[in-house]
Amino acid sequence: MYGRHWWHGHLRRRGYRVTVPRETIIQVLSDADKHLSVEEIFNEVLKLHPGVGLTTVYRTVELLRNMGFVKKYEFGDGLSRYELEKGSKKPHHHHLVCTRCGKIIDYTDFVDEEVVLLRKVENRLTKKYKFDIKNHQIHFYGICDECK
Amino acid sequence: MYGRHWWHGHLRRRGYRVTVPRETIIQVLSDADKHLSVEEIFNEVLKLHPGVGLTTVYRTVELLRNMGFVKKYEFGDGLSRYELEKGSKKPHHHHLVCTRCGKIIDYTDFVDEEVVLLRKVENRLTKKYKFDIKNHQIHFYGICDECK
DNA sequence: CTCCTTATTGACAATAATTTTCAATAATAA
DNA sequence: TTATTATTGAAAATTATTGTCAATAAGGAG
Ligand SMILES: [Zn+2]
Ligand SMILES: [Zn+2]
Ligand SMILES: [Zn+2]
Ligand SMILES: [Zn+2]
Repeated sequence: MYGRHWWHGHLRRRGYRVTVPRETIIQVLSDADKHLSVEEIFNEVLKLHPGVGLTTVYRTVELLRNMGFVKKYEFGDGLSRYELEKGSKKPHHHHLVCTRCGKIIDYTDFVDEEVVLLRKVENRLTKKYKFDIKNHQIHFYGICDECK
Repeated sequence: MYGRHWWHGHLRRRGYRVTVPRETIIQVLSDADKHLSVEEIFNEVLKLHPGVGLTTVYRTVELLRNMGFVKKYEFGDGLSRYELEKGSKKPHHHHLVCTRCGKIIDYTDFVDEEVVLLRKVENRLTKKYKFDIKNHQIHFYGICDECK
């Protein structure tokens, strides 16, 4: 097994083995700076290590999700997308989805009040519905510049 | 064709025919006060008009979506859910999704600032990304009371 | 390093949701 | 009533995802 990355310990600590497919998949997610579909991850992985199976990508991505490292998104086109959350350079963001061409824009430049309010809302919901809120997703749907 | 409902004119105006399956499907969506999966819509429709096909439900729901009457949601369990937007008694709302049992809570009791801010954010995004924002979805994920 | 145990893998089959196809049907205009 | 053609239902086709299982390889013990 090659170099020790931050995820190495995380896997081992939970009794999971560090394998080539897993390392590669995390690598790919790590390099990408946006949500990838399983197919896209698979293609990137193949460039680095031909022979890794598609099934393994599904499995690994789900594993990482359970570990809380990866976030799963569904934007309405029938494909699930995955994005590294932990250890990612990319900070938390929200999405703009073009309903015509499917383009997705991430935006992170929140208005200050945005972040403050969101926290406030979360607290209120937590109390009111006794719901243990872990995270949120905010999508704005519309028509992008080119599609107009 | 039975009674004239609000949607009758909308369909006709766009050159669509008013049919029993369509009337029934809209009826079902209209009576429901929450997002339904295609399967759920289908079952309700069968109670009113046995013989309507599942395919037609898929088609109609998509038609209504294109007409802007129905909103499509994906909460991450692989099923699409549909909810009447136009002509619905149910106002705009956001969602709380339990990642353990799948339960979904709608909440409409927004904090005042919530609505104001959201509008502000939308305006800013519209300008900045030249994106024509039509609507948004906000989901909070976590663990519900029973699942804790 | 070598051997052993067993988690992990890849190929393939199996599901499940959604879409497509197409001949039969039924809504509307004439 | 008749003609036109959008719409429908049934069945096949597609697509994303999950399950199965024998072969492989990671990591602990010696
Ligand atoms: Zn956020
Ligand atoms: Zn676009
Ligand atoms: Zn809202
Ligand atoms: Zn729950």
